[in-house]
Order: sequence, then C-alpha cells, then structure tokens
Amino acid sequence: MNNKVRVKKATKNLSPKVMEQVFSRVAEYFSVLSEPSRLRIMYAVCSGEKSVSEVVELCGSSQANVSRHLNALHKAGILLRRKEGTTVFYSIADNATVEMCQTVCAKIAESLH
Amino acid sequence: MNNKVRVKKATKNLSPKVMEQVFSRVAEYFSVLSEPSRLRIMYAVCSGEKSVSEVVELCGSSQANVSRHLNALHKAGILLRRKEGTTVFYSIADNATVEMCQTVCAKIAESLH
DNA sequence: GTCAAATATGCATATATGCGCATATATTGT
DNA sequence: ACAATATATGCGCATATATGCATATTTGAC
Repeated sequence: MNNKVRVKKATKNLSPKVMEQVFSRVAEYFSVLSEPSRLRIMYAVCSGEKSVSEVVELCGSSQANVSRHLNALHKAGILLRRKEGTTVFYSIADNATVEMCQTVCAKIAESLH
Repeated sequence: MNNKVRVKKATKNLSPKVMEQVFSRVAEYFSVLSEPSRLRIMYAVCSGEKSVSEVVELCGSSQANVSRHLNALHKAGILLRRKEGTTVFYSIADNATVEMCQTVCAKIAESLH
C-alpha cells in the first residue's frame, strides 16, 4: 500500500520556522470555517451579495452576532465589504474557499445516509 | 459583476433541518484542522505511516497530546489506525483532506511575502 | 507472574470564543 | 440639530478545548 502524499512545491523546502507560521495561519483559516453560524452565513452570501440585515433575516441569528461573524470572515479574506450609506454589503471574495466548503458539505451530506 | 456561486447537487434541495446537520458536521470537520498541533501531525503522517512515538519525535509535542490529537484525527475519519503489538500506527485515511490542507498551505505560504 | 515499553486517559488549569445584552457609531432625512 | 435606521462593539458569562502532569491500560519479553 502506498499512502504517502506528495507535498506541493509551494510548501516544499520551507524552514521549520516558516512552516510553523504557515500552520498557524492555516489553523486560523480553518478556525473561521469551524462554526455552524459562519457556515450558515457563507451559505447565505454565496448566492449573491447581501447586506447585514439580509443575512440576519436569512440566518436568524442576532444582528450583533451576524455583524461579528461577517467581520471575522472579512478579516480572513473570505468576504468582501462594500459600504453604501448606512448599509454594508458583503460578498464572496474568495471563490476557492466557497468551493472548498461546498466540496466538504457535499461529501458530508452524502455520508449522512 | 457575478460573484454568485453555484451550489453543488449534493447540497441542493436539502431541508433546512438537514442543512443544519450538515453545517454542524462540516464545522466539526474544519475544527479538527484548526489547530497548529494537528496540522503538524498531519504533515508528519502524510509522508508515510507513523507510530505515535515517531510522531512525538517529529512534532516535539508531549506523548499525551500527540495521542489525543491522533485520536481526534482518527475519529474524524482523516487518519487510519493500525495496531501491532503495543505500537499503534497512524496513516492517511482521506487523501482529499490532505490535498485540501496542502492547497490551503500553498496559498498561505505564497501570501507570506 | 513481573517488568518494561507504548499508548491512552483522568484531572486541573489556562485560554479562547460564541452569545446575549446594552450601547456606541455612522449616515440619511426632516 | 434631531430622530431614525443600519451596523459595530464593549462587557460578562458560559462553554469548549489545548496542555501538563500523573496514572491507567495494553502487550510483549523474561
């Protein structure tokens, strides 16, 4: 059996110090996606740009929490922020992340049977 | 601009109730990958099957923690467990997860400049 | 059976984080 | 300036979890 996995170029020959930084950042990245509330928000936004209020409406969480979660997703580079008057719109900044989430969701949705 | 993202078949037409279950499971899945210690372990194991002691050696964490983390990764279906005498070997069970981690690592390693 | 090695686990602690609540801030309209 | 609306944030609490330490458990050698 061969269960070794080839390491991609971009992560090859990195010093242990840098590797630690990468692991730390990657952990933070996955951490942002490790909350049902934020996944719900991602699901709401990935169908098109939404204001905070719209997301609140769609997700059923409190305005305060939705605001915080949207901010977290924005800081992580996953969502874009656009301001128009008093309204703030969020949209997908990183399609790769959305596709990754959908791949994982699909796999898990299947395994639920 | 078109930043809508198509939803995969497997997650389409799921009841809100099931969607919640999926989000919960997916959050747990990402949660397992949201710790530098576990990513370090994944990196050690993805180059080939390793015993607990070997992983301890490679990662520098305590035996207790490595054991716990390996168990978490195993319960999440990401690692396989094989026992031989008193030694327990872990190996990659899910290549998709490893590839996903490497994709994210590569992206973040690049962005570190 | 006894001992040693490898792994797993119970417990206490420190830290992180999600949430509810109240409130601050920003912007528009009157 | 004032009121109303939309969003962000400070605070306290409850919960989750990573870690260190000690110890239990499992298995093989003698």
